[in-house]
Amino acid sequence: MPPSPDTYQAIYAVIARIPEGSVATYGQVAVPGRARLVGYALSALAGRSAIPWHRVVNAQGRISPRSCGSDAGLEQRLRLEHEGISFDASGRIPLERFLWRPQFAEENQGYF
DNA sequence: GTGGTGACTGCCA
DNA sequence: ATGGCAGCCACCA
Repeated sequence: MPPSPDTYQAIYAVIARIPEGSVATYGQVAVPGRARLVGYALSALAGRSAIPWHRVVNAQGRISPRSCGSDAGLEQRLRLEHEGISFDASGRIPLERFLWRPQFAEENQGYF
Protein backbone atom coordinates (compact mmCIF):
# COMPACT_ATOMS: atom_id res chain seq x y z
CA MET A 1 0.00 0.00 0.00
CA PRO A 2 1.28 3.43 -0.89
CA PRO A 3 2.69 5.61 1.85
CA SER A 4 0.07 7.69 3.54
CA PRO A 5 0.41 11.41 2.99
CA ASP A 6 -0.76 11.67 6.56
CA THR A 7 2.25 11.32 8.82
CA TYR A 8 0.23 10.21 11.79
CA GLN A 9 -1.49 7.49 9.85
CA ALA A 10 1.88 6.20 8.69
CA ILE A 11 3.12 6.07 12.28
CA TYR A 12 -0.01 4.30 13.43
CA ALA A 13 0.39 1.78 10.63
CA VAL A 14 3.86 0.87 11.85
CA ILE A 15 2.82 0.61 15.48
CA ALA A 16 -0.11 -1.57 14.53
CA ARG A 17 2.38 -4.11 13.16
CA ILE A 18 4.17 -4.55 16.47
CA PRO A 19 3.41 -8.14 17.50
CA GLU A 20 2.07 -8.97 20.93
CA GLY A 21 4.81 -9.60 23.44
CA SER A 22 7.25 -7.24 21.73
CA VAL A 23 8.05 -3.58 22.06
CA ALA A 24 9.48 -0.97 19.71
CA THR A 25 11.34 2.25 20.40
CA TYR A 26 10.27 5.62 19.09
CA GLY A 27 13.38 5.81 16.99
CA GLN A 28 12.58 2.41 15.51
CA VAL A 29 9.11 3.42 14.47
CA ALA A 30 10.20 6.75 13.00
CA VAL A 31 13.16 7.94 11.00
CA PRO A 32 16.07 8.82 13.31
CA GLY A 33 15.74 12.44 14.28
CA ARG A 34 11.99 12.43 13.95
CA ALA A 35 11.21 10.33 16.99
CA ARG A 36 9.36 13.23 18.55
CA LEU A 37 6.66 12.92 15.97
CA VAL A 38 5.91 9.43 17.19
CA GLY A 39 5.45 10.56 20.73
CA TYR A 40 3.35 13.45 19.58
CA ALA A 41 1.21 11.20 17.44
CA LEU A 42 0.66 8.85 20.35
CA SER A 43 -0.30 11.67 22.65
CA ALA A 44 -3.01 12.52 20.14
CA LEU A 45 -4.34 8.98 20.47
CA ALA A 46 -4.47 9.10 24.26
CA GLY A 47 -5.61 5.50 24.35
CA ARG A 48 -8.86 6.06 22.51
CA SER A 49 -7.88 3.88 19.60
CA ALA A 50 -7.22 0.25 18.71
CA ILE A 51 -3.54 1.09 18.26
CA PRO A 52 -1.28 -0.83 20.69
CA TRP A 53 0.34 2.39 21.89
CA HIS A 54 1.58 0.65 25.03
CA ARG A 55 4.10 -1.34 22.98
CA VAL A 56 6.06 1.82 22.21
CA VAL A 57 8.78 2.75 24.68
CA ASN A 58 11.78 5.05 24.55
CA ALA A 59 15.31 4.07 23.52
CA GLN A 60 16.21 3.14 27.08
CA GLY A 61 13.43 0.59 27.39
CA ARG A 62 11.51 2.76 29.83
CA ILE A 63 7.99 4.10 29.86
CA SER A 64 8.26 7.61 28.52
CA PRO A 65 7.55 10.20 31.19
CA ARG A 66 4.49 11.95 29.79
CA SER A 67 3.84 15.60 30.37
CA CYS A 68 1.20 15.09 33.03
CA GLY A 69 -0.36 12.32 35.04
CA SER A 70 1.41 9.03 35.66
CA ASP A 71 -1.76 6.96 35.44
CA ALA A 72 -1.26 6.23 31.78
CA GLY A 73 2.28 5.11 32.50
CA LEU A 74 1.03 2.66 35.08
CA GLU A 75 -1.58 1.34 32.69
CA GLN A 76 1.06 0.89 30.02
CA ARG A 77 3.23 -1.14 32.33
CA LEU A 78 0.31 -3.35 33.38
CA ARG A 79 -0.64 -3.99 29.75
CA LEU A 80 2.93 -4.94 28.87
CA GLU A 81 3.25 -7.30 31.81
CA HIS A 82 -0.06 -8.83 30.79
CA GLU A 83 1.51 -9.66 27.42
CA GLY A 84 4.43 -11.40 29.07
CA ILE A 85 6.89 -8.50 28.96
CA SER A 86 8.90 -8.23 32.15
CA PHE A 87 10.58 -5.26 33.79
CA ASP A 88 13.81 -5.34 35.72
CA ALA A 89 14.38 -3.86 39.17
CA SER A 90 15.02 -0.47 37.59
CA GLY A 91 11.64 -0.50 35.87
CA ARG A 92 13.22 -1.03 32.47
CA ILE A 93 12.41 -3.55 29.77
CA PRO A 94 15.36 -5.73 28.62
CA LEU A 95 15.30 -4.70 24.97
CA GLU A 96 17.64 -7.53 23.98
CA ARG A 97 14.75 -9.87 24.74
CA PHE A 98 11.60 -7.98 23.84
CA LEU A 99 12.60 -5.49 21.16
CA TRP A 100 10.61 -5.92 17.96
CA ARG A 101 12.78 -7.15 15.10
CA PRO A 102 10.93 -6.80 11.79
CA GLN A 103 12.14 -9.50 9.41
CA PHE A 104 11.06 -7.67 6.28
CA ALA A 105 11.76 -4.11 5.25
CA GLU A 106 8.12 -3.85 4.27
CA GLU A 107 7.17 -4.07 7.91
CA ASN A 108 8.13 -0.49 8.51
CA GLN A 109 7.90 1.00 5.07
CA GLY A 110 4.81 2.86 6.19
CA TYR A 111 6.96 5.62 7.53
CA PHE A 112 10.39 5.06 6.10
C1' DG B 1 1.74 33.49 8.53
C1' DT B 2 4.23 33.12 13.35
C1' DG B 3 5.63 31.09 17.44
C1' DG B 4 5.42 27.86 21.29
C1' DT B 5 5.25 23.04 22.62
C1' DG B 6 6.08 18.10 23.01
C1' DA B 7 4.86 10.07 25.15
C1' DC B 8 12.39 11.60 21.73
C1' DT B 9 17.23 10.63 20.42
C1' DG B 10 22.19 10.99 20.27
C1' DC B 11 26.32 13.29 21.55
C1' DC B 12 29.27 15.43 24.92
C1' DA B 13 30.94 17.10 29.67
C1' DA C 1 26.58 6.47 35.92
C1' DT C 2 23.69 11.35 35.37
C1' DG C 3 22.56 15.85 33.23
C1' DG C 4 22.47 19.40 29.65
C1' DC C 5 22.02 20.84 24.64
C1' DA C 6 20.68 20.84 19.91
C1' DG C 7 18.06 18.98 15.99
C1' DC C 8 13.80 17.49 14.44
C1' DC C 9 8.64 18.15 12.57
C1' DA C 10 3.46 18.42 13.06
C1' DC C 11 -0.20 20.44 15.73
C1' DC C 12 -2.69 24.32 17.79
C1' DA C 13 -3.68 29.16 19.34
